[in-house]
Amino acid sequence: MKSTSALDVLSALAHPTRLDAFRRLVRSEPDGLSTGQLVDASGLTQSTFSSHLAILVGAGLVLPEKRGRQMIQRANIEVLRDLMLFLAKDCCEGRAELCEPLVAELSHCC
Amino acid sequence: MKSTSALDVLSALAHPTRLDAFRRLVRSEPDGLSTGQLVDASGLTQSTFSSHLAILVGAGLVLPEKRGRQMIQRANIEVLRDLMLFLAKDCCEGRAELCEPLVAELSHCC
DNA sequence: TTCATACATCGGCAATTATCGATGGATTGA
DNA sequence: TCAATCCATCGATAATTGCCGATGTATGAA
Repeated sequence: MKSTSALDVLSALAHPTRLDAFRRLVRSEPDGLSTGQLVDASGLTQSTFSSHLAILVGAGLVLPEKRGRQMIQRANIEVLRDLMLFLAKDCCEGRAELCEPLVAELSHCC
Repeated sequence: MKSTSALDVLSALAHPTRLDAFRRLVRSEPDGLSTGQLVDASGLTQSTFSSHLAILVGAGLVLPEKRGRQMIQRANIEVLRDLMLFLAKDCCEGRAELCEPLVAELSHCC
């Protein structure tokens, strides 16, 4: 993952509405949620949320699928994984021992 | 890690200058770098970079230490780890199998 | 003490972002 | 066909962010 792409993903997640929507989508995998359901959960207007959603989609964090007249949104876990690898790599390349406790905690978190 | 704190960390990292500075500090662990060295590397003015640095410090990502008349900045890996755990938890709580490939890749990255 | 260095903070300005209501295109059902 | 639903896009406005130069504070050197 390139630094510019990581920045896009970080920026996309660095907003309460978008972080909340993304987490909601992760939890609703693999079914996803319609845009309307996400709008309702956000408490914002439809247009405002739509622009936030476009940012998540633009960063690759969310993959929309057409279903009838509504759009089903699904979280793209791979992009999240890429972001975490990008951040972890900084530790590893600098000093591997910095990364070990990180991986250790991640391993037993699941 | 609370959602608000995660947002602070994400916002702090979601800027090219700040992401670059943080990565630079991770790579220079455990010695750290002086503020002046970071300013030079950023290419920005001293005051502009100082405000960026304040955001990193505010998010807990950077820990400043006084040394004579200069400040030594050090990366705080724990906060990065907390952020990654926060993000990973979303996958785990929703569906553990989403998290497995993530941890697998992280494990052999170091 | 006096001057120079290292860094933080202040004030102002330009650019970006977040929000809304309104409009428009596509799809479904009557 | 016609009306309703779902969602994206447009245009405007208020708030936030990023940047700079100037000023302020603390430390170290002469």
